[in-house]
Amino acid sequence: MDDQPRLMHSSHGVGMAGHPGLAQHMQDGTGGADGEGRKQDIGDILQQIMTITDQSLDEAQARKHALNCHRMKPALFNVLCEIKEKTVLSIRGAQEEEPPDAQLMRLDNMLLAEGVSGPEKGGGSAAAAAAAAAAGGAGSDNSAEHSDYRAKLSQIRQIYHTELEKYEQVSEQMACNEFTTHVMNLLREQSRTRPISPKEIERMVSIIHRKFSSIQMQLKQSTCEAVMILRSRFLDARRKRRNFNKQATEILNEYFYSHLSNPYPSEEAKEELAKKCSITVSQVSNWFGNKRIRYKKNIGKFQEEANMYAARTAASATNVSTHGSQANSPSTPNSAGGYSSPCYQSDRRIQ
DNA sequence: TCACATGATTTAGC
DNA sequence: GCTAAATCATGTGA
Repeated sequence: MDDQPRLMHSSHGVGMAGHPGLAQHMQDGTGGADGEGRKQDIGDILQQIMTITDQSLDEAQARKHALNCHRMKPALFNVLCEIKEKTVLSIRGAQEEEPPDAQLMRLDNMLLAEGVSGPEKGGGSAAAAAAAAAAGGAGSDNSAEHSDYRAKLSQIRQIYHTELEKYEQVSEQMACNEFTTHVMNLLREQSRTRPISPKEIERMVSIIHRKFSSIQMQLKQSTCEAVMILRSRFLDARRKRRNFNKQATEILNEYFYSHLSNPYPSEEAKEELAKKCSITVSQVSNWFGNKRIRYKKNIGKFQEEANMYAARTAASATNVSTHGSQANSPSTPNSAGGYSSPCYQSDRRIQ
């Protein structure tokens, strides 16, 4: 390390058009015939600089050392500083401080909300519950899908953390730091022959870090995409119509045919039916809505079904009376009389 | 593949 | 907000 001005400094000694630093240096000399000799020197230096990349490493090293010791070095350095001062100004604005990366923040927030990054604590479960709520469905028949969603989310989470760990190992311990150090050393070395400001080195380091962090960004982006796909599939699956199980249909039919004169379950009855059938209250409402309209449209078609439930309910009632107990709702046969001639009246409701 | 069954959604009336 | 009625979309069995 010598005491030469390694890093770029401002040269304000502008005296002549063109390269005042060099001119100054030339003026400092004896001038006259000696000027020709200096021109020759400058030509030599420039030629050496231009051809330095064509030489072997050892040769180039030796040449660099020779250039550093050359008597024209300070003057040349000043010229380079001035040229750089002029050119860098025009690009400085474009490369100055960039705003914080909003996209990375968005990705981080999303991964956190979906329970992929951050503490596990059933984040996926919460997301699945939210998805279920959005789909408007609930009930134990959906729990299989729910756990499937959680399992797949957990898989994504695991892959994400494995990849992130790999990335951190590579970027923190090996490639990134090593590469950054290498570039910094290179720039410091080069700053002996060309003007490089500390800010430029800093900027170069930040460019390297940005490049490495773009890998992390890609990982986060693809993880987000995977979560989105999983979520949309989960929601789509829930939107699909699923027939109620046989037991649920029987419970609903029993209630319907035993209250045929007034097949309008109260809110409490709906809740009870929903509980028994493991479906939602709104599904119970839908079912009764559909059943009423379809029954009314085609009573004949439902006659057999009505008779069957009537017989079943009657048998159940007989059984209960034999044992000295009372039949309990909703299996109680309707008081409007006989299932063989059901009297459906759409506007009469029992609450 | 088709017809029918059935759960969900939409619209309009109250 | 509840319901009837129409309609849509999907499941199911022959």
